[in-house]
Amino acid sequence: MATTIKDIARIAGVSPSTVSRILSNKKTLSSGYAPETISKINQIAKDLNYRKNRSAIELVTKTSQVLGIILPASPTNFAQEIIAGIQKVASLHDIDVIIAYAGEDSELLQMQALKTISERSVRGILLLGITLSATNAQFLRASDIPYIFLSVAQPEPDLPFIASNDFDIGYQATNYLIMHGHREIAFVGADIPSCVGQLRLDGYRQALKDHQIAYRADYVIPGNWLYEDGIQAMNMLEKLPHLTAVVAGSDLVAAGVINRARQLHHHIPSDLSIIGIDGTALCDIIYPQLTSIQQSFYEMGVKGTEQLIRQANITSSYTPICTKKGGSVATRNKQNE
Amino acid sequence: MATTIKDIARIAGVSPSTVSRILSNKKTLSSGYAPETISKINQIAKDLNYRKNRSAIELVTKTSQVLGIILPASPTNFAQEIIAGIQKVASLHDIDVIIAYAGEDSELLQMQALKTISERSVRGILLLGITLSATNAQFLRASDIPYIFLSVAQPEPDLPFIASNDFDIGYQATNYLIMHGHREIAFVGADIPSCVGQLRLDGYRQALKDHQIAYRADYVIPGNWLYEDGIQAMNMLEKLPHLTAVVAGSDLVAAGVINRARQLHHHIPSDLSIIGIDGTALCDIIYPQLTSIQQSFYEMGVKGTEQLIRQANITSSYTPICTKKGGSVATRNKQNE
DNA sequence: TTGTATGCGTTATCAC
DNA sequence: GTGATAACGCATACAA
Repeated sequence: MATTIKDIARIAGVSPSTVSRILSNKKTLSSGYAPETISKINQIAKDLNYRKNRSAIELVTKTSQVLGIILPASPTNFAQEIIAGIQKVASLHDIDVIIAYAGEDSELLQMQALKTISERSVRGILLLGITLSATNAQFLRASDIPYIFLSVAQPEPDLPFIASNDFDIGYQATNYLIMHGHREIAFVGADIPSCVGQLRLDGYRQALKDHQIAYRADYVIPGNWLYEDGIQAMNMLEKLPHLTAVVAGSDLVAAGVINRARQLHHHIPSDLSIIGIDGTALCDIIYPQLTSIQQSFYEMGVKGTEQLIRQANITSSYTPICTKKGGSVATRNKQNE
Repeated sequence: MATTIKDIARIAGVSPSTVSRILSNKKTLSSGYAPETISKINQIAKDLNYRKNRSAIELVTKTSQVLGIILPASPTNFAQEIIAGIQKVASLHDIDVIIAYAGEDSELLQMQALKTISERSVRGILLLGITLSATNAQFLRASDIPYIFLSVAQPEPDLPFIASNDFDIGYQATNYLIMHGHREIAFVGADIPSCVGQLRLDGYRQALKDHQIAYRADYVIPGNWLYEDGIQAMNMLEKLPHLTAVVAGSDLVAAGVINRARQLHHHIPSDLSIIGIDGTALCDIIYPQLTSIQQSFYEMGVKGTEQLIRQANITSSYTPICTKKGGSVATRNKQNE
């Protein structure tokens, strides 16, 4: 039987409310107590190994110091960066974090995760890297809990998000290669049907168009942002003789392309230039080091959490992107060929 | 104002008890109800957007469907694999997961995390990759909640764990290199003062001893399991001309050693053989692909969670390790030199 | 400065 | 089959 404030009150010879006020430690309430009462209570609490009962507190106060995070079933490698940002801010405000996993595709698992989170009286919900089905989005809205999506921009205005501008990412990656003299550029490994994939592809196409380069459907090889997709993509790219550069959907995809290219005896970047997307720690670790469009993942976590805690009106925003230079892109002299 | 059981009861014209029994969905209790009552209640609950109040449930039932995870402040790259295992089992049992972060070194942050978790009536606590201070371990014991440590073996018998045998890891890594003809072997990047580091170093030394190879203190370069430690280590290793092989404390360290070696124009593995520890996805991604002692991280998560849920007596155990072959170790012909 | 009384939303025990 | 009622542990309005 765990000790309660009643136990402490009985032993100390005071009322439970006294114990409650002292232990809850609110300056305004407990300031008036005699120092000896305070220290006595604290001592007894310690001796009896007293722990607060959060359920009881949350029940009576109807608020909690908990933030809910919903993650995709297979967290991407940058999810950790976002979570680090969330955790940083949360711990600064003495706020706990609970995590539930939702399948990306399975509507049922999504709902499960939403229920899990919304049944606990959380102060807010952070949804990482997922897009909800219409039904589930409706469920979220009806939950009456503040929420914000991270890393995936949402089309509907009442689903606030903090993310990169994925069109810009696609554009900037492609443009970077064009500026280095490339005109035969593939776009591989992205999950094209997804919002993110669609936007990045749009950016890619726009960059081509702005430089009078024809779009070729066979230069677009879809995937799921994975290392293996990079491997597969490279197998197909090999059959495209004029190709000189690749926009990879993620750093992982880029790593796959690079490694497979090496197996096929293509030299990076002289035979083939690669640019990644994400700018994760992986860029430095692979060889050659990867040039990549870097996203501000940590910042997404920080800003999202701050908004939720501040309880102000939640608004969507984009976090900055920048080009992180590695050694995977070569300058190409157009005149030479 | 969120809807409660009472609201539903009032509208349906039944008592709160009835609603509670039907909504809690226990076969034995609600089986006797008229189908029309059941469907009516469910319909109203849906219409009113009713959500259970977990705080109230946990308060009255004194049990919860929550598992607590305590993570080090900077989660290692394999933490995700362990968590995936935990999550898998937890979701199978309809159990939620809450996460708190503890600093590895800061006793205060550790305590904070322990409090956070133990104040919620969790069914069990999983401690990933951390070692508690004596005071904090005592606090954990006193919490009256089942717990188990994952991935770091604990010296005290009343702190159950599931981990790899780190002595064996050190031994096996070193032995693998010896079997490939190496005798001048460095041991780099491990956090030597830690339990894990100490055990692996012991294994390294024992392997050397078993093959009549003298231990050299300057062949041991400590670190913190990080990529940067690998870089630093390689800078120092360069000054050791006879060296032919390296045991890296982690795959990340190995990646650092390999990349720095390349910059210094040493060829891997012909000039220098490297073996990593962990066997993470990184092994395939870096070049050359890394030979590594692979740990069973996912299995740690699965087994630990099962034990906690089963509520049986928690016992320590070791998960298997195996050698994952890459291209970073060359066979050396002793006669040649 | 401290005590009393009440209620948070739910389940469980008993009664009908 | 269904309804009262008590209780879980705590915070707080009100009283003293």
